[in-house]
Amino acid sequence: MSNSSRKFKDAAYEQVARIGKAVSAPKRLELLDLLCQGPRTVEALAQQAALSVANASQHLQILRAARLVEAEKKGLYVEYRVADEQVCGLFTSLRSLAEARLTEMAQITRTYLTERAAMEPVEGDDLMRRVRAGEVTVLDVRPVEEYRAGHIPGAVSIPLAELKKRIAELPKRRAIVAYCRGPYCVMAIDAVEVLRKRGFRAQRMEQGVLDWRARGWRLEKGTEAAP
Amino acid sequence: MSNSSRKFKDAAYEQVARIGKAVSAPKRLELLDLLCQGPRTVEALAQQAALSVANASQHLQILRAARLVEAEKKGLYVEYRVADEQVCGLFTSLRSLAEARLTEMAQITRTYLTERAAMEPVEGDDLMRRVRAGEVTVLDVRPVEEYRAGHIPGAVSIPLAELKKRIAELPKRRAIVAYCRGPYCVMAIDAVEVLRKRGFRAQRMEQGVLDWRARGWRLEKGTEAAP
DNA sequence: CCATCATTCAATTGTTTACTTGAATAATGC
DNA sequence: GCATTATTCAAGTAAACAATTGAATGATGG
Repeated sequence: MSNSSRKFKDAAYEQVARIGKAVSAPKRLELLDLLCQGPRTVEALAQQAALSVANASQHLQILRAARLVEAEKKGLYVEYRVADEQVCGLFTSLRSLAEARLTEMAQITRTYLTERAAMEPVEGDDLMRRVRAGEVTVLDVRPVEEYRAGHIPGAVSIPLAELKKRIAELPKRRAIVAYCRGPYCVMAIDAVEVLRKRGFRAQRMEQGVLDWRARGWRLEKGTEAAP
Repeated sequence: MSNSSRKFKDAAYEQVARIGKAVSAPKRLELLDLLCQGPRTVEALAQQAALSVANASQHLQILRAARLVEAEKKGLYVEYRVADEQVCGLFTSLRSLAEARLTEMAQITRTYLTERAAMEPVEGDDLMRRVRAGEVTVLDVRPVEEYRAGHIPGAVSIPLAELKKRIAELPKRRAIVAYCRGPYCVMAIDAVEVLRKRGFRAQRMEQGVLDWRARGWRLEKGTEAAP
């Protein structure tokens, strides 16, 4: 092997490793996951990922140096967003690999979610198919801005915080499938709990918009459909 | 946010980060790239990635702890292989993100490959289409074992080391497209150089079997087609 | 059973990294 | 112009990491 091709390889893999390093810290992955749901300010990210603002800012700069996210100053705030849809693809790829291959992942779900939704049969693919076929009422319980940034076609938006107030907007008879940010977000679990107490037929879908898009399915943007 | 859902999230993202950490070192990425071409022993990997055997072994154990690769003892040797095709998908995703978003990547290619193939117009997609359409003779210059583990359908196998000896097996008139392990592997560049000196119409295709498969195209296995 | 060979282990080095704290910068409204 | 607020910077600490070296393990063939 020639000396110059060794140097080339070292330099090339080092660049690829810049991306790898950026996604090697749990907190940065959480930030990326959040950013894949839509743009956010530093403070919002810090709060939602349970980080100090300074620490969040530092992580965001590492993500930015790896060109995975972009920042834009908007008056007093700085808004961060993913730099490319491919970035969400990378995150999905990492998460799905962790879930497929790390047995600890299933263990964690069992440990922390036991008393709640963990006992549910996981219908995964089948549930997504029914959602896609329009056989159920789909409920997006994330904050409205995230709903607007992209949601499952036909989904109704009622943020978890407003669910009790607005519960009358939902159909009593039809089955309801609630989703939120993805498997590590528990908002949909809470929503299902609330709905069932009031006599609704509700179920949680673990998958979020990322998984939806990973299957090559279309998302809907902006428009806020009436329930 | 409840305390228990915070713990759940922390634990979940930490697992995802195990995968991220595994792909955060340049040398581990090089090892993964090699393993995506086919299984190998520790010594072969160490030699091909320019690592000490002990160091390579250590990196491989980190990859194995993240369940990205598997090891099997075969007599005196230990054979490593990727644990899942999805792992190659992750590597491709990282590499393509690095190439799309890190400007330094293009700079590196320019710097190290200047006098050689870098001046060539990069035809990328168009070239792959012609290869796929069977308009050219496709030449796989990797070692035979890698060819056997998976190659572009219809490709002829002549490892770089044997090219000069076996050059008569190739058609003089038809255009030849040579490929190897991927963009950071320079064997195909050498091959094209040799071929052109002997009057062949030859071109390098930067993409390897990983990129081929990333497009959802079929690979051929085992059979060694006659040129 | 002994020598050989591939691989792993263990201990050590110098670097890098995540997080904390407190101060600095920069845009906004009074 | 001055106080307020969001973000970044800078310095420090403890932990994690990559690479080196030399010894240990464990399978193979004489």
